[in-house]
Amino acid sequence: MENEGNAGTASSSRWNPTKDQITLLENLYKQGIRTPSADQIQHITGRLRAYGHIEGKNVFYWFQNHKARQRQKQKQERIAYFNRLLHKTSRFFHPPPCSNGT
Amino acid sequence: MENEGNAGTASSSRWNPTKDQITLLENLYKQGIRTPSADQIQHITGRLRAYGHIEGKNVFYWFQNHKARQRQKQKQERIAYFNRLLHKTSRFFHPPPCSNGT
DNA sequence: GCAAATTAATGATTTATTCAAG
DNA sequence: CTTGAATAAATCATTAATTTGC
Repeated sequence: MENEGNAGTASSSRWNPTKDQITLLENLYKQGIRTPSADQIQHITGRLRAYGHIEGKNVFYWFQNHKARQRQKQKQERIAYFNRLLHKTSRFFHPPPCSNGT
Repeated sequence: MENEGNAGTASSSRWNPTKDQITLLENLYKQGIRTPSADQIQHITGRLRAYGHIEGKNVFYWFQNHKARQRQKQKQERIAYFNRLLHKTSRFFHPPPCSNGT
């Protein structure tokens, strides 16, 4: 169901980004933009408007959400990684017998 | 990342706080503690020791570092804020007047 | 194939922190 | 000590994916 965002149809209660819009936003994010300043938001919004109706606050929200959720994802990945590591470690790592002689 | 600090494994040269330890420390920080006195440090260290090996100096360093880093963070936010004000092009949206949405 | 029902994503709001200015 | 300003965390709400029964 490839919705074109509400670019043309324009009857939705919330902004629904186009694939092109998402692509551009993700590229900016990859380039290091995380909390764009007001003028950056204006500029980005202007570029995204070529693909459909959009407001500055949508860009603002997108970066907020994307940053937060990327962080959540990374956190989960780190937890899973360490859990795996710990489980394996229990097989490899035998505590040295503390050779207290006899 | 469920590292147990070096609570049990004790194979690291530097203190690595447990999640529980961090939680307790951050709660103390939220309660207003910034530069704990020697007595406070001793008390806190005693409570943290329940989760693993720790010394008073670790607590001391933690508060110093945490305070400094929170300041750095706020400073960066402050700079972003000034940039925003200077350009003043913002007005993405009106601050939501505490409208209740349930 | 197709909708109704259900689940997953994600846009939008609200809440709780922070430092520091007044 | 109180308040201003800006989030980031937590939550709410709506949309898209998908599953399911026919």
